[in-house]
Amino acid sequence: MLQRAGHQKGAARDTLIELLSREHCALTALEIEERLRHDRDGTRPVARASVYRVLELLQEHGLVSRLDLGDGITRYEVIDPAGEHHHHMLCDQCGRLVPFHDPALERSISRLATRLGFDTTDHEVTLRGSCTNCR
Amino acid sequence: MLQRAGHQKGAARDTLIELLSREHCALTALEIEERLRHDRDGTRPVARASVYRVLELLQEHGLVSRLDLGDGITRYEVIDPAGEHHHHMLCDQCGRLVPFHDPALERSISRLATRLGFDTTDHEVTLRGSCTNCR
DNA sequence: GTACTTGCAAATACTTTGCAGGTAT
DNA sequence: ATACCTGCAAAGTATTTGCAAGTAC
Repeated sequence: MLQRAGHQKGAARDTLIELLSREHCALTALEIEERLRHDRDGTRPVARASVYRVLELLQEHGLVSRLDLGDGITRYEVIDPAGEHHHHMLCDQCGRLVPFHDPALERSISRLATRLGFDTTDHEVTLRGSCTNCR
Repeated sequence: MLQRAGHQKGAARDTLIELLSREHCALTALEIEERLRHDRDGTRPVARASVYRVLELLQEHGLVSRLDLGDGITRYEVIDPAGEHHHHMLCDQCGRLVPFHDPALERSISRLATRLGFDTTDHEVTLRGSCTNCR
C-alpha cells in the first residue's frame, strides 16, 4: 500500500511495521523504540525520530490509529484492514486495558456525525471504571 | 469544598477557579495561563507552575476533568455538579474544538457498559475530522 | 542519478519540581 | 508561629525538525 503511494522501502520502516503487526495492543512511541532496539541487535538502532516519522506516515494512510487515554502519553495501534475497530475500557484500579467492539455504539456515532455536519475521519471512545476482576 | 479539605485561600487559585467556572468548554493549561495574565493586569501574572498545580488539585477533588483529544495537548474542563456532560469534536484542519451532547449516544454507552459488566465511572468520546467551516 | 529514508543532534513544546519568599489562619 | 501558596527558574519528558550520509529504484 505504501509502495503504491510512491514510497520506497527502508529498514527502519520495515521493522517498525513488522513489530506493529505482531502486536495487538497499543504501544507508546518510546516502547516501540525500545523494542526495535532489541529486534535489531548488531545493527544500528532505529532512531527515535524515525519511529515518530513512520508512525505519522502510517497514520496519514489510515493504517495506524493514535490513542490518548488520559495519561498524556500517546499510544499507537494498527487498524484492522477489514474495517473492524474497537474502543477501550481502562480500569482505574488495575490499569488493565480492555478492548471492546459494539455495533450499536458505532451506529450512534455515525448518526451523530451526520447530524452535526462533521466529516468524521476517526473517533475514539474510552470508558473508565472498574473491570470485571476489580469490581 | 477545598476549605473543608484543609486548604487555604490563595490569589492564583481563586482567579483560576473563577475563570474555569465562567468557561463552558475545555481549555489547555497554556490558554488558562494566557487568560489569567489578562485577568490580573497590574498585579504579577499567575505562574505556569501554579496553573498546573491548581488543575491537579481540582482533579484530585473531582471538580475538573482532564481531556486528551489526540493532539497531544491536555485540556481541562469543570465537571458540572448536576451531572450533565458533553463530548467533543476536534477539527484536524483548524484545530477548532466543538462540544456536543447527544442523548442517544449516552444511552448506547450505558447499555454497552451494562453488557460488558463494567462498573463505569466516566467515559469520553472524541470525533476527529473536518468541521463545518473546513470541509 | 535522483528522490526517498535514516540516524543523529539540536530544537521545540508541554509539564513537573526545587526553592525562597509571601500569605492565610 | 505554622503550614500552606505562589512565582520564578531550572529540570524533565515527549515530540519535531534540520541536515548530511545512506539506500532503493
